[in-house]
Amino acid sequence: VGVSSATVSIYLNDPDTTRVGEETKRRIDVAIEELDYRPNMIAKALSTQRTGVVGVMIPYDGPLFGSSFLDSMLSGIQSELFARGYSMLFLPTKGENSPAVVRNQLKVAHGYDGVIISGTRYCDLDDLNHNVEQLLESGLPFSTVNMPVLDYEINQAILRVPLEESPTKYLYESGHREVLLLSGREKDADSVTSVQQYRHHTLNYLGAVDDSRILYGDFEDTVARSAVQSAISAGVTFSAIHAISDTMALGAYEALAEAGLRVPEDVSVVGMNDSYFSRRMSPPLTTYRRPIFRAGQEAARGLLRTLETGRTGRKVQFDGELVFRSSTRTVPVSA
Amino acid sequence: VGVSSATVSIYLNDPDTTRVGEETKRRIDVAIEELDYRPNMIAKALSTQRTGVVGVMIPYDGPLFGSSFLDSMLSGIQSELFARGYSMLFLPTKGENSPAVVRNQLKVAHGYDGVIISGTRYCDLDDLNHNVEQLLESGLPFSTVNMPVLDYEINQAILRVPLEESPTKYLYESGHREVLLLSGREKDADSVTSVQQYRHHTLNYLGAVDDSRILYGDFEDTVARSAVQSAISAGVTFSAIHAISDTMALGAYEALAEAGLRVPEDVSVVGMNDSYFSRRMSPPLTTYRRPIFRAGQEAARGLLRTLETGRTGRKVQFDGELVFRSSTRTVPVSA
DNA sequence: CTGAAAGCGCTTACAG
DNA sequence: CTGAAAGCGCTTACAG
Repeated sequence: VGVSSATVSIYLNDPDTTRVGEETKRRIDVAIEELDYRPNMIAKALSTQRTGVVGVMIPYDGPLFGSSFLDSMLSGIQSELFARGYSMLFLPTKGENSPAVVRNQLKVAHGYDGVIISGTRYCDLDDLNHNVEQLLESGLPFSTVNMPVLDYEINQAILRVPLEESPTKYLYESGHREVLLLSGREKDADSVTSVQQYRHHTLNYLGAVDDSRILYGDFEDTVARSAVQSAISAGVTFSAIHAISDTMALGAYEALAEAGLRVPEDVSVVGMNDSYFSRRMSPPLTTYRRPIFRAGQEAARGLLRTLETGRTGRKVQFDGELVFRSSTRTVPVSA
Repeated sequence: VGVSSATVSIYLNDPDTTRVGEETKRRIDVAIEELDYRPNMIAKALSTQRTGVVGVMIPYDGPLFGSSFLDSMLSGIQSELFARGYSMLFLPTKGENSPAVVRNQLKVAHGYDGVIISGTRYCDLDDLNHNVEQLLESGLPFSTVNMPVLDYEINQAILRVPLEESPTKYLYESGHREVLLLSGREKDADSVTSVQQYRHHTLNYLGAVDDSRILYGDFEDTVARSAVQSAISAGVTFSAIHAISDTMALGAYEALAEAGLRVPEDVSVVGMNDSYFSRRMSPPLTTYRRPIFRAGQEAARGLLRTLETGRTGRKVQFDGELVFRSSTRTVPVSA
């Protein structure tokens, strides 16, 4: 069009620039219209070393959508990213375990400016540290969500359950003496924390640690259900259940119903997360609500901050709160 | 390392090549290890004109995750994409309506090899055609999911409800004479289809079209609930409801319960999709199950096919099936 | 079997 | 205010 590509570039990146004459701008506009010109983002990215896309790593080899927890978290990430004009990229996951997934994703990598890595599912503490170190080593900006407090100078959005607010404690406080913990997976960092807190409070209220009422439900309703079924038929007694996800509480409800046990008359149940279906369960579930969406937003915010300022190491903790509904009752302390 | 970048490139893209000597390969390996070399995917993409990423367009300005329908569809897309080594990209959506969203996303575009565009929510038929034409004009390979059969040579994964399998018909067949249709939004293409089918069967069974029992619930349980509430207090009578999503059926359940109406004794309810919670509703919901996940997979498959062969225009239709549970009953036809 | 050269489509100093 | 040049990090013919 008789205009150099440099001029076009300058104009397109700042339509108000004074470095390009009005007359020239006009001619460029016309040409763009005629040629149906669309800038090639890849070339731009190669040149600027920025893509405007953020990768999301879920070190887990299964469906990404449909779990209430992940959905909330991803929605939070997405809402913040989109509001700031960034795109969200999911990488293929082919690893057999968490660090392998991350390693492979990093190998493929470099189509994005930074990464948000989430979750403790299928990750013990070693895996998490391993993942963080791989990321650190790669030099890629990143932030983490939903991991326990890690001892690195990295961005962390932490969903915390303060020891004193643990549903386990609440159940003991309510007079229950036989509390079942329905945890996730034996090695997962989150599950480990719940077990530690459970033990702490059990020791506190009963005078002794007692692991016979710890069950693992894999965060699946079906698994939780059979775990509770097995416990019942094995003769484990309990008057309350603390499930570390609402989904597992759902499974517990089913197992209890089958055993002819009523909620809350026979067994109190507390869930976790306040998933959207929990208020619709019958009876409506008492649960520890966690600001999962906001944690997702914060993870995005932290990452964008380091992308824009270079600074990292921002830790934000989110506490939750117990939401009382109809699945729990207070028990007169006998003996 | 005394090796040209061309040689490295050839080796990396085909480790078994004979065009690079074993000795040289070894030296390259060592260098890669030492330098912690990671190929820059952007440069590669610029050069090969392929990124290995597929964009997903949901022409809707809201949260992407957490709806049972979209979750299934996205999981289907993701599973196929990931299995073939592709990444999934979500673009920021900032448009105020569907074609605007698509237009903006196309403008930003070109960081991906192709696009999957989904859904009829907030889209009437004009919008859909408009979207398809924008895409066609852009020259970008794409495929569509969950749209009505469109008259273009494009990849389509269609979730169809054959007229003869409409739940509305089933309810009439079961002896009901006052059937309420709980549709989505007045203009949405999907909703329009449900209304057409409803009218067809109403005419057929009652001898006259009757729009007084058509309600819109916006695919939200809360909206559906108040729609049914309003209908009841307005004196609309009915003995059955056909909701075009399970989520809206949930809302209907609530409205009925509040009005003291029992399911199915007083009112039969049929939902749609067989969302994962529908079997847990009380009573468990009779619903028209649709292979949403598979439709998502097919959309991905179709797109990858055109990426790899250049051919397009593959249409695949998915029918569903009625799943009978406990929310419906047969009514003796009186009069 | 290996290297030098050109090109992918932008942006960024640098001249003029 | 505008253009020529170099560079982003790869790949792809093409020589040798």
